[in-house]
This record gives sequence, structure tokens and C-alpha cells, in this order.
Amino acid sequence: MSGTPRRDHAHATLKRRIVEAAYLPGHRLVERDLAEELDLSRIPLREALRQLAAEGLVVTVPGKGTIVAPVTPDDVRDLFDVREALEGLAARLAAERATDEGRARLRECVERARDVRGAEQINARADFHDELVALSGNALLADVLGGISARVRRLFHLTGDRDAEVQCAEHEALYEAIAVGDGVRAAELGVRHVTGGRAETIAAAEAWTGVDPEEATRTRRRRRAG
Amino acid sequence: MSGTPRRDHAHATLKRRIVEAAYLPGHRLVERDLAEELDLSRIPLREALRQLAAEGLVVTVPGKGTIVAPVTPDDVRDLFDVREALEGLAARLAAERATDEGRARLRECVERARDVRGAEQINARADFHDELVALSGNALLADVLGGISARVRRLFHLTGDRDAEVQCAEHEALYEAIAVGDGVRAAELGVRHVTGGRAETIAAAEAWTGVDPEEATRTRRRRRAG
DNA sequence: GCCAGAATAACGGTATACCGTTAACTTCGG
DNA sequence: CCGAAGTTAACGGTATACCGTTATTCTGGC
Repeated sequence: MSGTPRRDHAHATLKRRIVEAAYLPGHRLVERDLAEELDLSRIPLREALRQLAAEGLVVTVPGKGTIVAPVTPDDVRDLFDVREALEGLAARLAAERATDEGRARLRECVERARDVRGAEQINARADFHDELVALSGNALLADVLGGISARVRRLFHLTGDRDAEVQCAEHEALYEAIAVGDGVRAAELGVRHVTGGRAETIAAAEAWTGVDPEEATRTRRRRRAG
Repeated sequence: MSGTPRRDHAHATLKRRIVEAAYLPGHRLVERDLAEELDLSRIPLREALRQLAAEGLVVTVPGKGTIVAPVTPDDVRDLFDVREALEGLAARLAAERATDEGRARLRECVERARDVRGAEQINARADFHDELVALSGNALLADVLGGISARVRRLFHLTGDRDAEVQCAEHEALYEAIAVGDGVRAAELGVRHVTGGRAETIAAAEAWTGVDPEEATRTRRRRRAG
């Protein structure tokens, strides 16, 4: 055993490709092809696919196959509804339970995001969210929001992100509310921070053509060489 | 292929056993033993375990093994925090989006729960929640709450359920708020309905001895016959 | 040229078998 | 009798191989 199971490597690799939109919604995932490319057998690959399916990043039609999960405007609306509720909860709990060290770490995230640009800032902002959820001290919430944030990051890769300046300002306000322990205000700001990206992301989703999983997983024969 | 994959059967069977507390927290799940008992190979069984792990019902230590997920008092607190947020959201959305047929189905659930007793009532009450979430029209919410409600049902099997009369009354009030489309009140009642069971369930969880997954997945040798 | 039926490729589902690691049991020297 | 080294059972990780279903392509008759 080389430390981490090959299954975890496959899972991480495919997840990255899906989140970063290298694989678009509806993209067919053929087990034998992927196994060959990732240089492993189908067994660990299939286990990775099961995990991705549980995270909602792929859809498996029993006996047919697996595709990258399609995204409809309704899916996006649903995602924002749930995010609002959970980010609000996370912000409130963080305000109520944050320790001094936690507050310091969160402040660092705010400042780092302000100082950098581009992809680095996207990561810094993601760190802020991770830190905030960690501060909430709720492992289940961290888990659920982690899965959801993967979907959100995918959306942003598919549609483009919101104005960075605005988001940084919102993070700063959120930090302030948490720092002074104002749970109600933190929750409100957390909800609004989510709501901000809502309309434009749903609108962007209108453009995507729907994918029928049944149809997308049809057996297709490769064109013959000679 | 006999219609549904054997993996799904294994997943459903194990899930039932865990939720109904036939397998207690910390119970070791040995792949070869389960595969033999369920009369399938380890391949579909392992895939079922991956799904259960993603649902948080089992914990897998890489290279060591899998146990039924332990439950700490903090886990229970976390669960109720998240449930409050999501049941509140579900109730609000249901009130805002419910159709006449949906309202009718929900009312049926309320009445059926009032008319039956015992295990049948527990099922009827679960149906009410399922129907309510369905009414919310949010597939992601239904998915997340579905996973969470499995954990909650497990807790109730481990600790015992709350007073049935009270819960039916709360369901009825919730139904009324949804029927008249009062989202704010529905959300409030939904949250309170969750909060009701909170303290006593957390208290009950204090009794459970913690399980260290690392330690619980140690390779053990079976006692020899002769 | 067109359609029915046969041949076959594609691909998911699953059994079998082997490997490596870990820990329990055994054995042997002191 | 005890502790160290050797032996083997237990068990998760994974490769290989086969099966069955589905759909494409081929083929012969009209």
C-alpha cells in the first residue's frame, strides 16, 4: 500500500476536473477509459464514482453509465436556497462560538484576500469560508457545506465569479459581526452574501442545454479505424 | 442483471440495520463476512460501504476497515443545529410553493398519523416529513435532509422517540401554517418542532461510550475452534 | 434500396484471486 | 517463566476476467 488508496486519488482527480469544469455537465464517464488513463483498475475507479455520486457531482443510471451531473436553473435556485440557510447558520454559530485564535485566523483570511488578486484571491476567499465554517464548530455543517461548496465552485467555473471587491467588502463586514459576537447580524450578512450571486448565476444557467441522463449514457460504438 | 444492482440491495440492507440500531455505533463491518452473509462478492459490498460512508452512517479508516459511525453528544447537537436550519427552510418553502394537491397529501399524512399507533405511527410521521420536504420543491434540500433524517431516525432508535401526541399536534400546527401559506410561521414551527427533541436526545447521548475508529478497526484474530 | 435478423462491439455489474500490512499466536533461548 | 523472534491468520486494496444487456453494424432476402 502506497499510503493513500488509489481510489482516493481517482476521486480527487475526477472531482477537480468536474469542479474546475474541465468536464462539462453531461460529460460521459466511461469506466474502462478513465481507469486506463488514471492507470488503475476499474474497482477503485468505481468506488470513486460512487463517492462522487453521493456528493451529487455525477449521476449514475443503473446498468447504463455515469455522467457529470447536469445543472438546471432549478438546481441553481435550490443550491442557493440551501446555501442561504446553512451559511446563515454557520455565520451565527461562528459569532457565538468563536475563540480569540479563531477570530485572528478569520481576520487573516480577510486581509490576505484583500492583498492578492486573480486565482489566488479566489482561493483566499474560499479559505475565508472554510475558516468561518470551522469556527462554527459544527462538523456536520462543515461536511454538508463542503459538499455544497464544491457544487458552488463548479458553478462559478461554469458561469464566472462575482465582483471581487464587493465580495471582499462583504467578507469584512461578516468578519466584524463575528468578531463582536453579533450572531444575528452575522447570520443576516451571511445570508445576504449568498443572495448576492443568486440572480446572475441562475440567469447564466438558463443557457445550458438540459441533458437527459438516460439518453446521455447510451452505449455508443466507437468509429472503426479501417 | 436482476433489475437492481446487488450493490443497491447491500446498501439498503446495511442502511436499515444501522438506522434501526441492529448495528450499534462502533460495530465492525468486515467485508468478507458481510459479503458471505448477503450472498454477494466484496465488490458490490464495498461500493455500498462507500455510499454509506458518504452518508455519514459508517466511518472507514483507510487500510484498516469500516465501523458503524459513532455518535457523540456534540454530533447530536450539530445534527439538531443543521436540522433546525433546514427544516425551517423546508417548511417555509413548502408554505410558499405548495399546490392544492400537495396540501391535500400533507393533510392526509397528518390524519393518518393521528389514527394509527406504535411503529406504524412512526412511519406515518416520517411520511409527513417526506411529504413536507417534497412540497418544498427543492431536490437538493430533499437529498440533504434525507441523509440527515436517516441519522435522526437512528438516534431515535438508539434513544427512544418523543411523545407521540405532542409531535402530532406540532405536525398539525405546521400543516395549518403551510395550508394558509404563512411561510414565516411555518418556518418558526418547523424549527421549534426540531428543537423539541433536542435536549433529551443530547442528554441520552452522554451515556454512549466514545469509540475510537482507529482502535475499533484493528485486525482481530478469531478464536480457534480446537 | 430497404428492412428484418444475425453478428458483434461497448460497457456496466460482479465473481475470483492475489498482494501487503498488521496483529495475534507460537516457539525458543535465556 | 518471560520476552524476543518467527509464523500465520485476518482483512482491506486492487487487478483480471467473465457475464449480460444494449445498441450499432453487417448481411441476406425481398
